[in-house]
Amino acid sequence: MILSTQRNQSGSKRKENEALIITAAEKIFADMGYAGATMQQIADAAGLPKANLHYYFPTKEILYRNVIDKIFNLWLEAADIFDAAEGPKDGLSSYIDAKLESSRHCPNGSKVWANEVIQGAPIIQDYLESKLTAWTHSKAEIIEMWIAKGLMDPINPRTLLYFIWSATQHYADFQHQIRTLNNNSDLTEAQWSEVKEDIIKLVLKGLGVKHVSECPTISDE
Amino acid sequence: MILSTQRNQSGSKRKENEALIITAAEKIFADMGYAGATMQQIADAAGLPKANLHYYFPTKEILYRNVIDKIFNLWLEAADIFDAAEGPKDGLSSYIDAKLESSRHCPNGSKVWANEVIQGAPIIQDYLESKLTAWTHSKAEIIEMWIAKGLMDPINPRTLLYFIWSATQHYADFQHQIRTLNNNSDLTEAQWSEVKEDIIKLVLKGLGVKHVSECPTISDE
DNA sequence: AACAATCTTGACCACTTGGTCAAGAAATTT
DNA sequence: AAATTTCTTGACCAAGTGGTCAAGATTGTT
Repeated sequence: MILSTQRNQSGSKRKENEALIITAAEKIFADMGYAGATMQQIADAAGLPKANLHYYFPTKEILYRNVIDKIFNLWLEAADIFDAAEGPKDGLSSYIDAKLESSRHCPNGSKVWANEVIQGAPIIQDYLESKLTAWTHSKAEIIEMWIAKGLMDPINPRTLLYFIWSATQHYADFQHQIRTLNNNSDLTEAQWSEVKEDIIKLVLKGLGVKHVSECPTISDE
Repeated sequence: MILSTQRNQSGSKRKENEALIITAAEKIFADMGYAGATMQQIADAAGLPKANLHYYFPTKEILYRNVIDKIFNLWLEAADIFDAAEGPKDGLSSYIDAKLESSRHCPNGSKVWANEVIQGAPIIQDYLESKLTAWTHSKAEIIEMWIAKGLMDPINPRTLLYFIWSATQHYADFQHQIRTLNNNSDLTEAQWSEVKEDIIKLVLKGLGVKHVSECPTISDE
């Protein structure tokens, strides 16, 4: 029975359900905060009985950490562009682009992270001290190199990183406020493009990096 | 008895205790989120028995709304500078300055606001739709006027406002993360100044506004 | 001093919550 | 098909929560 109806060939039922639960939990945690979220709500969102959640994730905190884990790894990936870049023009605009896309398509993750950090990272402090610190250091070095090469104005690299994080994550974390101020409608495709362009333009010009293609640059210049 | 020992002349005991409770609540709500905060914790932080809290604020939600009220009014004040300004150079840098100061000296308020908005503003939606919308409109008009006068590059005014909000509030909301990445120490006086200068410089230059005094400008130029 | 208004507080309650458990249903292996 | 492992689920519980209440203390007023 080589090609028989051996469905579920991919992952065990365990992995499937874990992913289902994590996705549901991400949304509920984002909407309610850690304390405000109840296992019952998450169970309902996942379409499973509550006791079943505890079968896969023994405690609420363990489930929460799994949600954070997923988010953080996503961010790490998004930042690879940074290392591969030739210079600040390329690197910064790609990074802003990637971060904004992640704010747009995965706002819940950003919200959970924000909620947690605002409250002093009671549960994921180890993340900050190990992974995030190391990551930040490595990016700061790249920025310093760019500055040393005269490719951009001097600036404290961490200030620049915070700047980019805040500007981009704001569109996920404050999604609701932005929507309200936008006549209660989500940003359109065109608005997202405009935002992205404006932010990139502002950062590159503000840092004295070479020109962005403000107009699509028909020929060379 | 005109100048007698009529102490408490200022406010009734009510006002004093209400202020005490609100300050305590602000901290607890910031640290724990709305759902995570308990009336008992707030009572302890205020040094009062729990039943006493309910005497002044009948419900948790009413107390919470009072906290939000205080924060929002503070922000409104900080923005008066904006209107009084002659142009973007003056107006934007003063506004960034004021917002950063408020992030530095009153981070809890910002955190409570952020927490609430992230969760979709379940309790203060009316604030967003009335006060904040009106406020944003009025500021956007000023920015558009500046652009029309050629004092700065064109940009969507709301994008600019979000930019400033996010950059400045980040230092309150993500205080803990920033501290962790700063060798577990709060930013020093000098670091705060550096941050402020860097942000203002970046924004003004990025918007094509006239020069900031990068060096203290010994004489005219 | 008597009265009224405001404030204080321990004890209490109805309700929700994270988590447990044991009995059984499915799926897998032998 | 029997045995075994994995998964499902309703019922249950101890702990903690927002909020109540009534009795008393304090303060202000006549």
